[in-house]
Order: sequence, then structure tokens, then C-alpha cells
Amino acid sequence: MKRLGQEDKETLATALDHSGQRATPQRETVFGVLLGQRDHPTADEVYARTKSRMPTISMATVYNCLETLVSSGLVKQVNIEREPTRYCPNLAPHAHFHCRDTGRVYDVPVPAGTMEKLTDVLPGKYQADSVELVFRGHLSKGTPS
Amino acid sequence: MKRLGQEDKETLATALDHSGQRATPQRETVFGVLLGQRDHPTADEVYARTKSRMPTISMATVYNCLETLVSSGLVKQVNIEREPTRYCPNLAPHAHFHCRDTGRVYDVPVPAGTMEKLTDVLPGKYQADSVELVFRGHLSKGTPS
DNA sequence: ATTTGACTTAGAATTATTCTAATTCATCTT
DNA sequence: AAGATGAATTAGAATAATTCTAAGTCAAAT
Repeated sequence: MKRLGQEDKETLATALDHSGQRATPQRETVFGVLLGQRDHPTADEVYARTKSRMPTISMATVYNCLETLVSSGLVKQVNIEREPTRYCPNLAPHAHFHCRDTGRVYDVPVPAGTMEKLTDVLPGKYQADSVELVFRGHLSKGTPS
Repeated sequence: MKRLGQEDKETLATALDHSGQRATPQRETVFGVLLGQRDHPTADEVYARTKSRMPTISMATVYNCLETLVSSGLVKQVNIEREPTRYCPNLAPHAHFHCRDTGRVYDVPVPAGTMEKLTDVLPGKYQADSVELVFRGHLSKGTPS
């Protein structure tokens, strides 16, 4: 239940300012929720967590804040199959692993350059500006959460 | 507007039988629609195309048939961002390219083994049974549809 | 011929998300 | 400091893709 540190607060303020938007208590709280538990929560989950810190916030505001954070580049949306959109504040290039058993989504770090290298498979006419890599399967049993 | 050839019909019958389901005129027609125009149509689009061959079919049946085809392994669902699910009868391993300008989705063939090789980035505890690779961007201008 | 259960159908229900319209709030201007 | 301006928040209505329900149809098996 930690609050935003000074550093994160500045990252947020700068990124928002850079995209012509303001830092607000709601946006800071939502950002703090995402940083505090990096388990790819859905908007619903973000709402629940945020509400416990800021009981008056509304669902619409949570959606608005998430959209704002995404547009400022600090947060990424993660869509897996038709499930509700999840939110991820991990800015490093990475892949995702979706567990069929639990539905959980894990970040998978990838070596530098790996994602970019993937675009080599593209015929010249395709100009990719983003690459998404998602694995689906299950965790070896005996593996803790 | 071609119908299903004998070969595709048998592929369908076998795959359905293998998953304990029956071949029906609706399923054949929907499968024919997917094979006839491999542009990753949404359920709505499949419905429209199927309706022109079989005017009495209902949306529910189209969804049912698509689900049946997916469960039999002949068709893959392609989900891109929160857009409606698209359907793809391409069984070869391939990636997808999503054009930001037109919204179209293109199949991108990948060299044999490429998709499997990607699982090398996974720490041991992750057992992947499927890999999904999606690029997003735009087509070089001057490129015909 | 009858039964059985799979398949189809129309329409209702669901659900994540977006929209609307009314307020609140911070900042800017005077 | 007071008022104006526009961004941000809010509750609730609206939307849209998909799933569900319940009734009807059909094909195969007895």
C-alpha cells in the first residue's frame, strides 16, 4: 500500500506534461497502484485497489486515468484473447506468458535486441513500429506463484 | 463465391469427427467462406458473407460454427487489441501484421522453426504450447492492397 | 416409427468499455 | 481577490461483441 515516491511522481509529472496533460491525485494514485503490484490488473482490479486508497474515485475516472497513462507512454495495455484489457507499467521490451490454468499474465524479459530482430521476418513493405510476443501454456508444477 | 471442394469437405468432416462433432451445411458454408477469402474476417463479416450463400443462417449459428471450427483445430482466432475477433484458416505457423491505417490484418509467413525457437527466451518453468507474434505498423506507400 | 441428442435459431442477457452531461477544480486573467 | 476558462472527475446511460436461453428442427440409431 505504498504511495508514489518522489522519483515516480516526477516521472509521471514529466510524462503527463510532455503529452499536454496534468498530474492529478487520481492519476498519481492509479499510477501508484500499477507500480505497487505489477500483476497486470484489469480496470476492475485497478478500480478496487485504487478505491481502497481513494474511496471516492469512480470507475469512469479509473478508465480515464488508465487511458491518460497509456497515452503518456508510461503504461502499456496488454490484451490477451478476449479477456478484459490489462495494464502494465513495465517499459522495458518484454514478452508475456499467459497461464491457461490460472489466467495470470507474467512478464518475460527478453535479451536486448530480440524484439527488434523479429521484424527481420517481415517483407519490406511492412513497416512495424511495435512487436508483441505472447506465449500461452502452463507453469511447471511445483513452481510457486 | 466458390463452394467447398471435395478435398476441403473431407478435411472438414475428418476434423469435426475427430473432435466428436458433425459436418452440417452451415458448418461447411462457414468454412467455405473462410477459405474463400482469407482476409481475417470478423464474425459479422463471416455472417454477411455466409448469409449471401445461405440466407436463412443466423448470427448465433455463425458464432456456433466458428467456435466448432476453432475447437476442431481448422481455424484460428486472431485477437488484435480490443477489436472483434477475427478468424483465420491458415494452419501453417505464421505471424500477423496489423496495419494501423486500414485496420487490415495480414499473414506473415515465418521460416520453419522460427516460432518454436522463440520459446528459448522462456525461463524453464514456463511451458508454452502456443506462441503468438503480432506486428503493428503501416505499409510502405505505393504498395497495392 | 420413435426416440435421442446434436444442431440451429431468434431474441434476451451479459459485460467491458465508451459516452454524456453535469459538476468540480486548478490555473489564468483582470 | 473575483471571475473566467477549460481540464478533470463523476454517475449513470449507452454501446457492441459475444454468450446464453429456450424452443424448435433434424439426422441418425434403435
